[in-house]
Amino acid sequence: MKRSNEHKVVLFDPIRSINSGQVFLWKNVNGSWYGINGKEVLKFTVIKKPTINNKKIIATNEVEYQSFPKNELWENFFFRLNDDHEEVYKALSKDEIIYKIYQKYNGLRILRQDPFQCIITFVCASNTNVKRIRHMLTNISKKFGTKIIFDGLEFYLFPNAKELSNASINELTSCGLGYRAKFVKSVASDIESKMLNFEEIKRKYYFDSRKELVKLKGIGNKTADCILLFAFEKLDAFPIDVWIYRSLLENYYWLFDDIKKYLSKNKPTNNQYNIIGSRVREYFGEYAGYVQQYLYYHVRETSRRTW
DNA sequence: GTACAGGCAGTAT
DNA sequence: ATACTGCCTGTA
Repeated sequence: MKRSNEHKVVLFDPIRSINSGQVFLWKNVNGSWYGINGKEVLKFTVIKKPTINNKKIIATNEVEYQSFPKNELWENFFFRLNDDHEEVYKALSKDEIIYKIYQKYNGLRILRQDPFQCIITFVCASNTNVKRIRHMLTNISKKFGTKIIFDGLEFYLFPNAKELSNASINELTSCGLGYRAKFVKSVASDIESKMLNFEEIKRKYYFDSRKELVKLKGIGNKTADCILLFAFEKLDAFPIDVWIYRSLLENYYWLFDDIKKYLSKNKPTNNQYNIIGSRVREYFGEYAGYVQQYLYYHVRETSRRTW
């Protein structure tokens, strides 16, 4: 689909990005946003919103960034400001459906998260809701993380693999993890014992990396895709939760015409998950992960939310 | 009370 | 390969 240059608005909206279901340990205090990312507390303050007129940026937004410990230009890394956003734009302009969604939520970015925290986050995220995920992660930080003071406020950093692998199942259960407690412990131990090598996961291609991840207890296809997209540089990872699944069948039914009669109504089987994933990757290309995030945000925004 | 939520693993077919 | 079930716990 061709688009004239005047529509090429590359916006960046940090608030929308952190509230799009990728991270769960951010909060607004006195007008600034604070978030736990591994062993850092990240902070940003929106000084001035961007000025947009007729879909053109007149003046870009002004955001102030700080962190504890001090990490210069963390925003470039965390918000992926140096991704090839021209190419991302191309993926998000593939057809009218996604282009409309892109325009509506322009500025939403994929976040580059601390790998260990990201893994634990999405192991905890199975079969539950945002509110409870936040509850579980907050409890884990408080119980096993280091307390620090930043801006006169109390924060608990996220524990690393070593700190968390020492936790007992009972302690984890008391964080509200339920049946996920044993998964978190096992995953933390596997990472601590280097059974899962982060550098290797980053280096390998999407499908090979995912094979490694799903070997761990508590990580299936969907969870692995979230981890790969948000922490391991796999921008072609395309997590398919029940929402995305239903949305794809509804809006992109023509991509699955030949197999439609075999597809389950609400939840894909592993095999269906893989087929659908490879087709959307084929269709949207190497930045399919960005498409997923926009699509996901859109379905959540347009459905009744309880968070 | 009961259904269900941003899945996974284990078992049976 | 698919179908079905149980799982913790909070919320509607």
